[in-house]
Amino acid sequence: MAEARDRRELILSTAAEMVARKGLRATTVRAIADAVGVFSGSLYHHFPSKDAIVEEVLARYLDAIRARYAVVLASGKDPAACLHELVVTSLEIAEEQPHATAIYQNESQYLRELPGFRGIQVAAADIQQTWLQVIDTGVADGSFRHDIPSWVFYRLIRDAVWLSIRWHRPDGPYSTQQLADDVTSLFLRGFAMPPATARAAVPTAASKA
Amino acid sequence: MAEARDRRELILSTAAEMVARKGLRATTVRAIADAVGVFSGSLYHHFPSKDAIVEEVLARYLDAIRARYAVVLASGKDPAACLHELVVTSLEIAEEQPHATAIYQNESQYLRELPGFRGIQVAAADIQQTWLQVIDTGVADGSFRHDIPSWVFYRLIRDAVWLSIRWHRPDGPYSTQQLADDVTSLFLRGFAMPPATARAAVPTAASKA
DNA sequence: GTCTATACATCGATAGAC
DNA sequence: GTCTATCGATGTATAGAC
Repeated sequence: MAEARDRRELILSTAAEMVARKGLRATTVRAIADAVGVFSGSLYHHFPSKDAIVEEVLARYLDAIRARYAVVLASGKDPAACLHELVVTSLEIAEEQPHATAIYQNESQYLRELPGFRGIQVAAADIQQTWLQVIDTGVADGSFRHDIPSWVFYRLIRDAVWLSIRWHRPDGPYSTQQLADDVTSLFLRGFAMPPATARAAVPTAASKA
Repeated sequence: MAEARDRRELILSTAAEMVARKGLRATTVRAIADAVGVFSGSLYHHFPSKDAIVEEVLARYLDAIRARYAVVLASGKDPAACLHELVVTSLEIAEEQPHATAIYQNESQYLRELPGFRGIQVAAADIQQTWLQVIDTGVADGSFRHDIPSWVFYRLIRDAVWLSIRWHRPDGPYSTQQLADDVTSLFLRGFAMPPATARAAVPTAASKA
């Protein structure tokens, strides 16, 4: 029985790795089966379809994000500190689950046509709400700027953070910790409410309406 | 003859639109031919393969970026102004060629296996160099921070700018001009060398080494 | 330059022996 | 729970008539 679970897990992890590397449509059930060490027909004893494998990978992934975001939100820290924690947490998850992260980023078109897309959408909305809640709190208490829409700031920092898996190597000389610090430093300083004093040296570029 | 050119252009634009919307592998030559209004075999009179169609779309796209980036660089403005111009130009191109932009962002895995990938890579390196040159100039003259690696800053602003096509609607109430201004304002203030004075209110998050 | 017809490969998924 | 064998659909690309 433990062996059966392991086989199932092996299929999930193998499929995740291959789909992340080659793309969803480019990864065939035969290739997954070969990599696992079984014949393609055997996969259908564990899963009803190829799509079901991917759905389970993503469902677990999004649930993991939700659970860890909830911990950050419950810490009760101020918005700036919370934002830093969200960045750190996100980069940690991206490092722990690089394949699921890549799939979620790359296959949004395919995912939309999946039968279980509803569930994915619900989890994604929950994750987005966590960011927006933190940002809006900061805007409301005056620590964040209000001249840039909070949802715009969210999308900019979200893409900058999550898409870093396309270029950042966690085991390289530029550590994940360093990346998290730099991202936070850059975005927080850029989004912080200026101390009402000088705003010199930087062109605000407030051109036409 | 003009009709022949038009047919060719129609195939290119139709394919670009469909591939951007549904994905490269999900878009069949039959579907492209149907949308154009011919039979699938007829496409092969104009192009040797499906891949060749996509390659031509991307080659033109990258060349357009290179040409317009060169104009920005030749303006001789200071780094901050150049950076703003690069953001504006990029968002304009994304608005003018949304399909090619989406394809280039989404199908990097598939592109790597294309016979003409070498040419794509060369153009991409050239584009990256333009950004890095501007950023490094600003770091060298003291207007930009030097505690965040310039290549890290490049990747963060690049992803934030180009990936905006996934959520930004140019014909909506939040204009492209506004987005360009906000992106520039956020990133330039975050990356600007602080006036040596106060850096208060914002936690620098400089944790462990 | 377009159409008809089809070759040839490969896909996801199934059925039944073991 | 895995393997053997294969079905039916669908993919890219080609050949030759018009």
